[in-house]
Amino acid sequence: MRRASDDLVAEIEVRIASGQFENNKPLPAERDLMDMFGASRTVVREAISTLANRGLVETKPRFRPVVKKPDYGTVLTATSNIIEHLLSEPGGVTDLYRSREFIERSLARHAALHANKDDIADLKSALAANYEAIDDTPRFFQTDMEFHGVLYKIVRNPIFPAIHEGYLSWLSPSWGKMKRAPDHNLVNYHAHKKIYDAILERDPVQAENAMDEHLAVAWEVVKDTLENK
Amino acid sequence: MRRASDDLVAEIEVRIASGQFENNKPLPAERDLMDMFGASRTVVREAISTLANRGLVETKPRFRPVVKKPDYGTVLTATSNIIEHLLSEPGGVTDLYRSREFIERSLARHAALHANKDDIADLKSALAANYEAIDDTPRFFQTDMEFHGVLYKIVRNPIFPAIHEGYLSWLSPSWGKMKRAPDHNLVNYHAHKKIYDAILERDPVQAENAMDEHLAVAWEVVKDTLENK
DNA sequence: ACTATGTTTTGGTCCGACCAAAACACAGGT
DNA sequence: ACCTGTGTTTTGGTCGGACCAAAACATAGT
Repeated sequence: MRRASDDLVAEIEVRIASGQFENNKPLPAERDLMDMFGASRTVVREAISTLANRGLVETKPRFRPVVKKPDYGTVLTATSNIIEHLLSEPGGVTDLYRSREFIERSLARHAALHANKDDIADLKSALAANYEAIDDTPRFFQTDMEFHGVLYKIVRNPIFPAIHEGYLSWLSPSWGKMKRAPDHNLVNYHAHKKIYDAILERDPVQAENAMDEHLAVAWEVVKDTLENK
Repeated sequence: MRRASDDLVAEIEVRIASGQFENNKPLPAERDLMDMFGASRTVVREAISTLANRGLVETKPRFRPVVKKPDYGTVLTATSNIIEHLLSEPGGVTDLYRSREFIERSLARHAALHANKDDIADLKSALAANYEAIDDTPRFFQTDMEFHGVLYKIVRNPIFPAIHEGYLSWLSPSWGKMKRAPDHNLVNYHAHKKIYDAILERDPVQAENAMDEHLAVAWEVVKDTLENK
């Protein structure tokens, strides 16, 4: 069987894709949509709710829903709830972190093999910013993420930066509890430098190992905090 | 601000997590939920809709919603709509396929480095089944997927088989159009064998390259079909 | 024990209403 | 002309009641 709201969802999706409902602009008012599609408000609201959970519109209570053309980032927001459930289960965070190790290890290897001049330059400046921030822990955290982010960019595939965003949003809550002293930052900086050097030397194995080591050390630091939880 | 249905969603999620609403069993009737939580039917229905889109319950029109404890597979169903949107955009399928190449390349490398006896045995039997099916194209397709699936299993992380499922469900529609003659199957079988041999030899570079070549060839075959679309 | 039939329950849809917050319009002061 | 405060309208969120058709249940007949 078919629900009336499903038809409406489909029609609105078309209008979003065709640009009739412009991106980042509010959807027409519910009562206008009723007239527009000859549907009851119940159906209209149900359709909007579905679209919101699909990530095609963003709803803030009491505000007009805003049209959002989907990108790989929307996939994250749509999944974040489920992921949070999974992370709360035993081993959840571990699995996610291990997957990150797998990905970033491969990213380091890939960078060593395929990074071009611009990529290297980006890495270099990210590393420099990282160094500058050693005494400023919050900023170090920021530059730390950005250094890793450059690696996700090097594959030149929009899916990967989205994955990076995912790891950040799902893992950094657990991360926050980590003790972050300047001497600790220094350790991480050196790990980043080692990765950078290996990429510069075009040594994939070394890059991979350096990344692996870096992430393993970081894991040791947070591991205990997580298991308690 | 806060919507009444959000509270309800949260409460129902708790009851699902705690097992009070059992997994794979139907949710109480809407009118019972009204009494249970002192909410109007509007709110109850909105909450159910949200839960459905989150993937925590499965709704079939006219049937009671069925509770589904989330796993990494749920993430796929929740995202499939958005992903389909993204795939319909220019370059969408290409990006997804490239990401698959990246992952599987790394999986092959990982297998060469870390596969244990059982893993090798699984690969071997998957390869054998693949060989048996060379003249039976639909079955070859099946065993083809399963061979790749073994690689996703070797990392021993539940996230990866889920990713594999994702690639299958999102890429195989485009795949179906591919011409699949027995001689073609033979080519793919040999590619699989090359990957297997490299893993057996514990040669990560060779495994990686073999996988890369295999996927590149497959891509060439479907590429044209996709660009027309 | 099984099938056919009748009754109750339940999900899907619609309508009308009310509230409070947001959006808008307008008048007054600078 | 520009900001500001105020009053009006619009709009999203919630509620209650109603109806239909399909599903679930119960009951009688074979």
